[in-house]
Amino acid sequence: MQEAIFLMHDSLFKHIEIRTSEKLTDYEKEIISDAFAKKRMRKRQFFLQEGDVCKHLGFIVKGSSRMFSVDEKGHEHIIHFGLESWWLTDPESSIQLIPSRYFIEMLEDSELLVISLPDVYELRNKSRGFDLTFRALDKFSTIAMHKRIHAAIGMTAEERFSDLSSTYPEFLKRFPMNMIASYLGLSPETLSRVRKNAIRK
Amino acid sequence: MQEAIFLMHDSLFKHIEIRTSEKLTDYEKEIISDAFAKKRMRKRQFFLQEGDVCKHLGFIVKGSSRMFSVDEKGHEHIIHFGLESWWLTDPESSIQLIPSRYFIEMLEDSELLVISLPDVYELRNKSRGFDLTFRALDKFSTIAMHKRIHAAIGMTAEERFSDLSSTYPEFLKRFPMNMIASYLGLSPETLSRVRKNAIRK
DNA sequence: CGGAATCTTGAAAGTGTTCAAATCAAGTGG
DNA sequence: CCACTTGATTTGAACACTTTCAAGATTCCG
Repeated sequence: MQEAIFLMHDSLFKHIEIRTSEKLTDYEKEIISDAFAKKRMRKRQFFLQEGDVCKHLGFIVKGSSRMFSVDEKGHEHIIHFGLESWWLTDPESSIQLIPSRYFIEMLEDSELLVISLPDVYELRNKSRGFDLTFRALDKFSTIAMHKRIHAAIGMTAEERFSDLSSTYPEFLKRFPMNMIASYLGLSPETLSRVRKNAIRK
Repeated sequence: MQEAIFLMHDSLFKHIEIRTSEKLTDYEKEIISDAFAKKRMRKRQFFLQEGDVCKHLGFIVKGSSRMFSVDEKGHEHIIHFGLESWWLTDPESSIQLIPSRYFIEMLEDSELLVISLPDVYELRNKSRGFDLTFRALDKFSTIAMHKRIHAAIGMTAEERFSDLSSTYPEFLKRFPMNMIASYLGLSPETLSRVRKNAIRK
């Protein structure tokens, strides 16, 4: 089992080294390994539930997730998906330490690396590579969210779907269409019709 | 005029000290002052134009702005507004050094403090307060964009407007309704009708 | 005082949702 | 391996919401 543990952390090391274009030192690898705990989660398990304060950060080694809210009518709205090398957190809850309005649910049996938020703060001060990774992630997610806002307020249903197809083709392979619809802010019926029209072209 | 310059930088110092809950040292104030240039811009001037690479970061001392894109049909979509103490940048363009898809236009005669991106990077390494401010800003904007996405994909026109009214009441005082409509992803006509209905309640 | 935006209103057209039902696919227990 | 249940997807029809286009009212500003 030791080997499996090593492999899991290795996927995180690789992620950091790619994001920062720098090699991690042995010391950095050691303190990072120590701070992250591995956690297996099964399909439909919740990493975070509405009302809880988000006190941990998760890194997806294997598997997938969705982050969604439930409105008064009981309708779900998917804010984010997660795949390998993506991070799990509710920034609003974890930064302000308030109860979350969201659920984060695993969509497949998954392997995660989990770290507490105080430990994130400490690691950022101890490891330059770790700190740079989080700066880069903030930038990356800012760009992604900008695009998402632009799509949501300025595009038609077809445009949003075709945009998604080219930006995240993986989503279409891994997630059911009703969830894709929710992510795009459409009803499943509308997405079904949009796709039928798109095929004709 | 010296006094006016001092006042402008002072507004930036105050912003940083509030965001970080720490006092800036005299040394930090000095290097920050040196790195930022003051710039007056008149209403309708562009801080950034589509096609240009965003190489500067602006801090609004006084005035207001909007960031918007123009689609193929010539329709404008407002992604962001800016007010006093807000920052001006296109993250996508400035991080990836690619031509921007957006315009950033001043909506009132404004006073800005402007810094080049390499200087931002350098200052973050030299001044802890400056670095912490940008970390905090990243978090703050992440939360705001999350909410925006949630509103755009999950709320009706009325809900979005009432959400805006409570979150950014200042917007309604400072910006014309056709721009508010664009920010919400609505036509001006629809917003006008939404407001009429909202008043009755 | 114009002239140019801005805001409102009405009617027609377009887009997306809801509801209901049928089809299809996957997983479960016998 | 089959029957059954559950979830996912598609289709149709009626409905609701939003846009578009056109016109009138209001406000702002030189």
